[in-house]
Amino acid sequence: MKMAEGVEWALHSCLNMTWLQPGRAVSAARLAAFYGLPTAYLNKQLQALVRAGILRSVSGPRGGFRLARAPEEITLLDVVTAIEGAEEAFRCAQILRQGPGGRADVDYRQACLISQAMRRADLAWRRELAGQTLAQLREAVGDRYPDTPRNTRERLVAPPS
Amino acid sequence: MKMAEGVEWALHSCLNMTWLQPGRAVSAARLAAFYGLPTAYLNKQLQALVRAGILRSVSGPRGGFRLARAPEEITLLDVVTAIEGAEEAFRCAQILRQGPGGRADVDYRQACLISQAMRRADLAWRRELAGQTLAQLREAVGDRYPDTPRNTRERLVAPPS
DNA sequence: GAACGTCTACTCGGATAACTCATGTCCGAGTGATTTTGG
DNA sequence: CCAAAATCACTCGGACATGAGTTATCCGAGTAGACGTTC
Repeated sequence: MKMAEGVEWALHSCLNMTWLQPGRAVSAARLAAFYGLPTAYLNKQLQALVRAGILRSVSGPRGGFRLARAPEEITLLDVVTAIEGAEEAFRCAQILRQGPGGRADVDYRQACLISQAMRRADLAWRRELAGQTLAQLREAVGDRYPDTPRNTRERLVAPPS
Repeated sequence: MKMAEGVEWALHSCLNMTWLQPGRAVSAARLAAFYGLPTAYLNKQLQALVRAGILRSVSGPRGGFRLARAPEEITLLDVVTAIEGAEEAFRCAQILRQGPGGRADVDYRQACLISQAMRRADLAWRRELAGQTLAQLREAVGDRYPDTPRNTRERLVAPPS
């Protein structure tokens, strides 16, 4: 049960975009150069964020990606779900149906107590992620690392070399 | 981020074993026949549970697997960890180290606020799973489905054929 | 000088390989019960 | 009849194929800006 590596990239990239002036787009190439990531593959992850409605893409010169809505309205769960998919980690295969007394007309994803327990854990995980917004993260980072916002903005607008 | 299918098998198998008289061993073949699972592969999962100290294996005729300790002392987290491994789903690759101002002497798994948030969610998930023991599950199932304990015991001891 | 048409360069977007890890299977080592044989 | 030893069948245990999903890459479609040309 390992999470895709693209989740980390997506989270950091989205957080970095919160420091840009609204409406300003950043190309996938610059976002990738920020952490030395493979450009094409990061682009793929950003496309997933576009499909999820978190980012908005702009074609042509001066184009790129920008946040589709305010950082206050984007939770960590939104980003994780966009990359990993909405289905929960534990998928009940309803093996009780094959056991003694198993019935075909029963939904064991609801009836099975093991399935219920696993879903409770999954909900706790989701609740924790849904309670954190990009805006809260941006503020926390700004407090602890005051130089980060400016450095990030400069490097995203005009990368070195 | 999908969980291994063996987790479901392991959970149900361990729960079924709680209804056997203590010290009684069940072969992997009978546990597999219970839900129509592939015997060899279930055996592989049970071996992982043995390595984790949850089960104890007995060789030879009348051998098999049995719980290594009381159901009150086995949590769902124990079983899940035994199959999936102890490392958390989100593994911080410390990409901040490659960014501007990144330092090699900083552990970004601790310093990165994104990493912290993901770890909080992971801990919430683990806490939920650690709060459920096999004994609690066994009691809940016995209350809701009174026939299950007897049916399970009979079928594990003498499967139809 | 201004407006229009063309052209270019830059961007995303999806289709296409390579590789890792989970899935699935097999046969050998070990062991305890059973049977057989001798006293 | 009893005991001891050899046999045997059953079990786990790890080593070996297979397949799906993630990782990684590439090139084409589309677009906005820039340039040159013309009125």
